[in-house]
Amino acid sequence: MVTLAEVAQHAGVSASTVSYVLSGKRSISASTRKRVEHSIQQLGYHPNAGARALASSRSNIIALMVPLRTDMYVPVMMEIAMAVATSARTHGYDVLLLTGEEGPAAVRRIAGSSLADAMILMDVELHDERLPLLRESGRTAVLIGLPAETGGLTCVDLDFEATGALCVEHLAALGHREVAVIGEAAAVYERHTGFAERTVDGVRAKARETGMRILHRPCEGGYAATAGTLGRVFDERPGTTGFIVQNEAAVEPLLNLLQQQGRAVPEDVSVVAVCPEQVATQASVRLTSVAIPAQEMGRRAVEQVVAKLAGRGTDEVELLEPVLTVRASTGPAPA
Amino acid sequence: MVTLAEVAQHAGVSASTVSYVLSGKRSISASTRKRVEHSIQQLGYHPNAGARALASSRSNIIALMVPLRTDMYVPVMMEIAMAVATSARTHGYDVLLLTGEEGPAAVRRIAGSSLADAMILMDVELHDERLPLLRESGRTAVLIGLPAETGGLTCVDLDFEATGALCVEHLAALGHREVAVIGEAAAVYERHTGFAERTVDGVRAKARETGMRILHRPCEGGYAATAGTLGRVFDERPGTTGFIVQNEAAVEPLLNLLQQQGRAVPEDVSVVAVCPEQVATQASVRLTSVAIPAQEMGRRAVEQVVAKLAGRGTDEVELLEPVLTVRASTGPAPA
DNA sequence: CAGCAGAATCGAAGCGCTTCGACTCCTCTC
DNA sequence: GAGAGGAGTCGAAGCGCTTCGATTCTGCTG
Repeated sequence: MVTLAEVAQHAGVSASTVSYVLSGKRSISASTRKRVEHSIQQLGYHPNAGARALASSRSNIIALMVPLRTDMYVPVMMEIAMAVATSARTHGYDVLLLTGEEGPAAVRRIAGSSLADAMILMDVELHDERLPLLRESGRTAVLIGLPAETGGLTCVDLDFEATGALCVEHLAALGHREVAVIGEAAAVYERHTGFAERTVDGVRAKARETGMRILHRPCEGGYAATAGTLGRVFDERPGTTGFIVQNEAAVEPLLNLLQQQGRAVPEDVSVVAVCPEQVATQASVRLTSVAIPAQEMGRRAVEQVVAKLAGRGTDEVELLEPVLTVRASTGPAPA
Repeated sequence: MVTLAEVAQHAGVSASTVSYVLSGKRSISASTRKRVEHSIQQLGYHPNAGARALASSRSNIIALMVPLRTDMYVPVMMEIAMAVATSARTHGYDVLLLTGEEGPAAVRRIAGSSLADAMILMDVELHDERLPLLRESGRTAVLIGLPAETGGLTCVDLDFEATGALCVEHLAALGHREVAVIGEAAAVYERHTGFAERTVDGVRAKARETGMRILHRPCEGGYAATAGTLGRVFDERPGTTGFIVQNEAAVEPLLNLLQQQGRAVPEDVSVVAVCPEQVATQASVRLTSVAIPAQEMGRRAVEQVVAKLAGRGTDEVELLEPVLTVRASTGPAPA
């Protein structure tokens, strides 16, 4: 491996000069810069990451903690993760992938070893065990999701309360009075994952306002589970004419089942989904939906991290405004 | 941050002793070990990753290059990535997530900076641009997937040729003579991604052997695209009674469409999928399928990497044996 | 009982980089 | 024409760890 010293020798300057050319932290004459850059090119020099980290106490790595539960809302998670990785690169950072498996201890390990300059946490629970450790560690961090107590934390998330409200508003405007919410898997609520609960809160609040009856049921997703949930919904509320679906894995099964039962979408039943655009447009019925802006969430999280690391800190909660796109799955309530 | 030196002082030993306690590379008396470990506990010491990397020229990081194309066979990619991250941890490694975006340059950057001890490449094309750089860099690497030229490379993959053959065998045994392969998106073939082509090769070879007629069509996935593909298949081969589906995103749409057309599965038409177990079991019809063992692939890749880093190298191609599970989507060909 | 092997520990030399003075020229300014 | 000040460069001191002798103490062997 080529070292900085070799580059310096090749260019006929001192090591520190090469370092300053690389970092731009001091002024360097054009001629020297050119010479050094040329040597770097020619020798194929790459700064050694470890040495750099040691000397500067900056690793240029952002740790990303994604939930282990690979079976849950996977596409969204993946999209966020990829967006984080991609945006991070544009800011000169690499991303370390941590699965939830290691649990809260990962926070301690990463912070303690200075492996990463900052952390981005996904799948945040309302009372997340990682948060106390995070605060204590004093490391820069950004959450994708919203815990119960956000004091001193930077958070990025879709405004799920507004999302819920938006869905209700849309259905209410179309005249629907009885609406069922097909929620995430029960485990998601048990873990008190913020977004799921907040969506329902938003739905409930707006429903009260508009005089709509809401039936909320968790659903595991998949065909069989969705069939069960749907059956129970119609048993309990035969007059249901609208559905708000939060679990992506229940979207297609639901459409399929409704069709089989002879309930036409949107003539007999309207469906609004909360899901990525791709899911909405590729479903068997083009779905009216509120998009989950996974890419944007990942990007914003990285931007916040970078800003904080640069000292331009903002301990803020940034809620992205939900956008509802009307497609072919919603229509006026049947008379 | 607590340093090794502080631990040493606290325990009343020299720094090197602490280091040896940590690494176990020299014998340490039980009493000293205990004392040092106690100090580590008490001070909450974590070795500094950068310093360690610098001194040992080992970062304990494995770089994972995943394709940028987030819209393709996402669940599988995600599952592999998570399995890699998880297994890596059990061997004491962390995982750096690289998106394809940076392209082949990423290989050079990572190798040059010694950021990672090894790389795992996913989504390998037959003539992958990254491979020459990889060979040149001399870094330890394992591919998940199979390029055209595997000399000197360690590869892990499902045996997709055998997979294709297995599907054909199953359908042939049930008496099907005209079978359509619903393939991956056209772009996948254009990029000459090995697994897609090899599956078709396997299908073709076994079909010749069993006297079966094969029609292979790429398919973008999603409802609309699948509908188009399916229409064209039946136009061209109205006698088609079997389907082999490789594109996960076409599975559910296909079942849905067949049902709408009044073709019962498996009475009129049989469907075999190549997909993760979860997709197969959660579909509207429980699918006969060859599982894509994503977890296992990720795990094996890590194990290979670890073995190579430990000097127990194997420049081998490891093909996982496909397993076909019969479920409810295949039956005897209609008379 | 001299001598030697092995166990346990220490000291010091880096690993390759960043960064902080310090130094040398210039170019202005009054 | 002397002093101020800035631009450009260098040297050296670490950053926190690993690792390679060297050293000290046993406990044996012949």
